[in-house]
Amino acid sequence: MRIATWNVNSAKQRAPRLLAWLEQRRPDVVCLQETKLTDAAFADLFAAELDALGYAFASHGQGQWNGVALLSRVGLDAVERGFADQPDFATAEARAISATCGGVRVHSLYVPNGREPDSDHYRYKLAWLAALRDAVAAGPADVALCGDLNIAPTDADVFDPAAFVGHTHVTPPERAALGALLDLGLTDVVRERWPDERVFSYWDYRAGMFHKNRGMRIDLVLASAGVAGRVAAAWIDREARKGTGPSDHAPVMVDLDDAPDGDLGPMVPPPSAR
DNA sequence: ATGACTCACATAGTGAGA
Repeated sequence: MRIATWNVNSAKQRAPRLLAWLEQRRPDVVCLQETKLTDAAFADLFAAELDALGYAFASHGQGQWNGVALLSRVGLDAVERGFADQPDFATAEARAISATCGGVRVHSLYVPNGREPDSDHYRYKLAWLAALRDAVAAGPADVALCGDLNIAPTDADVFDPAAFVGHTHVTPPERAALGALLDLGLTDVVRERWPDERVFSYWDYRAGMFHKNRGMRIDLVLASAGVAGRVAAAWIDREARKGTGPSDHAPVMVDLDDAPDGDLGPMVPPPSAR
């Protein structure tokens, strides 16, 4: 089963590239963020094309900002928009949707940006992450948290750590909030697969940042043990950031081996597959 | 270089992104 997560920065603007990418990469489950479309507009734009490609879908959007969606060819059951006690910022924001796909509880998440440390929006980001942690703790054991977490887990996940001091995405409280999620028993599967590589998922549109590979790794897949143990491949699809009209984020791709028979117990892939 | 880009929206400048 191939799971992908992609902040598309407007599903409407990205529609041609998104549909071509679905045909090219053939993911079984897709988590989208920053769709910037209402649910009605998302369906108008994609229902026929996604049906032709074999995907069921569910979206949670609000229009101008935010918006998340799930596409699946392996089942899309018990869809939940938002999560228990999800904080609001002035009004409710469309930043989370989850469903059970192929036996895994898959979450498509667009974590608040935070804007400036110690701002109202920053405190909202931390409260949002804490509530997410509690909701995931109360949910199914086999889970994959996928999306734009808007946190660089370590200094190795930004192109120039010194340039980020005092800015959001790298502050200790944000990293502690991510740590509280990982403490649920989750694994950052791309970093586990590439422990020492310079691997980014976001590059600013300006100043040739992608060309210079001056990016950040803020789009993550956090998998519970039963899911992480099935990871056959994990990578970032840099090709999708190239060319004309890209998102500023690249998709994160994770391939899972088939779920083992329950009698076999947890499956641990050989080192060569990790 | 105090910049640079892209998106949505009361389609012209703003707010937001990270």
